[in-house]
Amino acid sequence: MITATAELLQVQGYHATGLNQITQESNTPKGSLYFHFPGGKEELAIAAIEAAGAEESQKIEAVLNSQEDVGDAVQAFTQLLAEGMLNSDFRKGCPVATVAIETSSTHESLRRVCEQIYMHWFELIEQRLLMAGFNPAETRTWSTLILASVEGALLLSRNQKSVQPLEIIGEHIKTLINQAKPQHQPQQNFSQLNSVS
Amino acid sequence: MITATAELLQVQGYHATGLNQITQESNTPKGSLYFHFPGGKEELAIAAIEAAGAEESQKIEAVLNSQEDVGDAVQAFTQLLAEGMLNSDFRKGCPVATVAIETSSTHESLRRVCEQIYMHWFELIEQRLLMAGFNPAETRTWSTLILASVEGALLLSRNQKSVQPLEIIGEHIKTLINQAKPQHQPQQNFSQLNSVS
DNA sequence: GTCTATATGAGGATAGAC
DNA sequence: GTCTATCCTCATATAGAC
Repeated sequence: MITATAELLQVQGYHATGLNQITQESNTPKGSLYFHFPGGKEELAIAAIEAAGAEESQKIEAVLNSQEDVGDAVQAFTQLLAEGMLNSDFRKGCPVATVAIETSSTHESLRRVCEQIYMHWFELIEQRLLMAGFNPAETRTWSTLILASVEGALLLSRNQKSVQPLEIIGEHIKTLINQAKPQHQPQQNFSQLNSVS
Repeated sequence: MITATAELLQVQGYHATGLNQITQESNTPKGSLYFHFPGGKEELAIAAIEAAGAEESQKIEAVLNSQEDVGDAVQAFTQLLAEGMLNSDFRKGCPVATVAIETSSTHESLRRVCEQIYMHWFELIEQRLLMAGFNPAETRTWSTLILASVEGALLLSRNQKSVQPLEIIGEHIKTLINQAKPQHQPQQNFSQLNSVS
């Protein structure tokens, strides 16, 4: 039920997704929903977003550490997202963005959940940049630019039904970050990096 | 009524905004709504998004041309957006993003309207870059990065209730774009640029 | 052209049998 | 613990008086 909810939230958003649709899609009777989630729709949505966010975190961490070059890593990230868009016929962008933007001003609990997930992704990117030799002050600005442009490109790609925005920013950030990359003594080498849990 | 609808759509989104709320907020009786907009909610939403998008276009064009330096222009853009967020207590981000992300997969007509508005903003940024001396191939990648990161930063800033993401990407893009800027013979000078309608 | 009253359905939530 | 039947509210949309 949680995974069904997560998928519906990602594609349609919070308000467009009804409890009827969730129970129908997941073959779950409506009665037991309120046994497992006494808080109703909002509590179920929180659980679904948290699960989807955690799953996405694992993918992000894996893809960022799949490439030795930090620019390649960012591009691999955007390529992964582009594939996800194509595979879902542009129905699935960021698993939390739709709910985040819908509930930022109206549902404080959901807003906080989304905020925590974004913070975690932010930290994953920062760690990868630190390993590439950037200093802490630089990692902050670069990771913000990366996360913001990725989220924005997901929005634009979904709206345009084209992966062009994702591909363009992936290629461009790769170029920019490799120009800015410290060329001397990265703080950790790639083999250490890859052994992270 | 259109402006009231536009504001509600921006803050709450399409599905969270009811016709009752619109008529109440704008002191309009419900009956005449369907006289002016026979298509109902969807037609009204289209009109509202188009109006909000056009208004925002004017602001974007004005602010991009308010600074002689292209990096300053981008930063002035993000500062304007940051002020809008603060003035609305983080309720108003991009006037079309919420509807765009909600309807990309479900309401083709609204999706198209949002797409057209984004295309227009894209062109405004491209024109500004061309005037700064960038060649057409470069303008495409830079304008995509700028629009994507601005949209993403708006999403993150709204979700975090902090203008930090907007300020960071504004400052960072300013730096990056000035490093990449052609130093010789811009195609048009600033006085010409400012005379654009 | 403008408004009131209402139709019709779907929303989230719950009570209570099993 | 699980499911069915149902409540109440609110949604969009319309009919018809003025």
